[in-house]
Amino acid sequence: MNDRLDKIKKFYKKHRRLPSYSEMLNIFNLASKNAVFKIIQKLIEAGFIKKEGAKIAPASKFFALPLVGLVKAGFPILAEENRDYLTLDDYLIGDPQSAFLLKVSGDSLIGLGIFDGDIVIIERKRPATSGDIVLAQIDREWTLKILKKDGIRAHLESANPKYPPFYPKQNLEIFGVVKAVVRKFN
Amino acid sequence: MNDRLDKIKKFYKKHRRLPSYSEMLNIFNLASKNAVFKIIQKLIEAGFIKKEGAKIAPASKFFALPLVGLVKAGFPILAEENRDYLTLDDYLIGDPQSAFLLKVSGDSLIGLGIFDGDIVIIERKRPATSGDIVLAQIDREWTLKILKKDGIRAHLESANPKYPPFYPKQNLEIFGVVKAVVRKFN
DNA sequence: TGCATTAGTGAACGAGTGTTTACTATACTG
DNA sequence: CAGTATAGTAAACACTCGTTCACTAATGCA
Repeated sequence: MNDRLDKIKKFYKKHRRLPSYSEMLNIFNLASKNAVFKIIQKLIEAGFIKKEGAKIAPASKFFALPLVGLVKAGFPILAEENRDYLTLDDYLIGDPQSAFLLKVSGDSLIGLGIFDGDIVIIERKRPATSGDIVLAQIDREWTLKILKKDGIRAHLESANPKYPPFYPKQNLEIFGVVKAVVRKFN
Repeated sequence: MNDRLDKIKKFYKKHRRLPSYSEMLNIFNLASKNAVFKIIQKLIEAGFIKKEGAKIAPASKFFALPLVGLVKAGFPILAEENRDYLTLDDYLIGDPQSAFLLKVSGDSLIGLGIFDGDIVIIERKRPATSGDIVLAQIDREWTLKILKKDGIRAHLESANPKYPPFYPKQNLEIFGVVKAVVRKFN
């Protein structure tokens, strides 16, 4: 059954949609649509696929990657149970409409583990609170810094002792809040 | 046209599939499927949706978030052109079949900007080379460290001066290589 | 003003959809 | 061994799919 699911995943990765029953006939090398029908029912019971009326769609488990924790005593990944699943896209992106990505340049946030070349996910909507990493325009210049509100006026700080805090001379406008960082290796 | 695309995206986010033409009739508050047909054709020309035969599927641009760079001189996000797009899932996960997630515990990799609570994406397949961050079993204990190969024998290092290098007494087995890190803020 | 473009209606159509029923062969189980 | 799931074949079915054609209303342009 799992090799069938893998074939569907492969198809999905390539076409960005689930195959129809007759397409699955070819994928699975079967001759009867009823065989496919039964396979899909199993996958629905297993939680990988869902159905609304006659229309099938991947369930969240379909995309999810197993999430394991590293505990001193042992390594739980090999056991089928106690597994957690996480869909990265859903995890990282709250509202796709208001989110965008920003490639970080500079070392002003290394203290927070945000390096040059990293990609941050920024959401436009949400109000910023003190301590948030924000994309802001300070005195007509765009920058990515930590927002600090002490009393009435706000200023920006780096997470790098090399740089002093920035107090706006004219104005400080918050454009978005950093929700997540992402870094890819080599 | 863009509000129509937004409605489709909303549907997709909820159902994990594209709506059929008759479902779009409701979404768009239209009466004729031909109107939908024409709208979809425009979205295909715009590159958001693709078609194989009669079957529609989202193109990669459909999911992609705008990726901007922060240049000193100005802020390019407001301009419609010169925009880059990135699909996070595709960017981060190479081979979904062999990938899994690991929640990091400990501070042994802070030097690389990998903190306690971060999630790393690990791929099982690929051979590890010196300098890779690896999930390894050293003398029967699982750990996430930097692999170093000097000459014949390999050992593990931390990215934290607090910890000494680890030389295996019995054996060192590499289970997977860290491909990416992901961190979510509050 | 006249003409072309765009956006939408409405109906009809063949092809393909997922489902159902009946039946067969193989494999597992006590 | 007999009995029972399991996995697949084959054919038929209603229904929905995306497409097409002919037509209308509104809009923009020269």
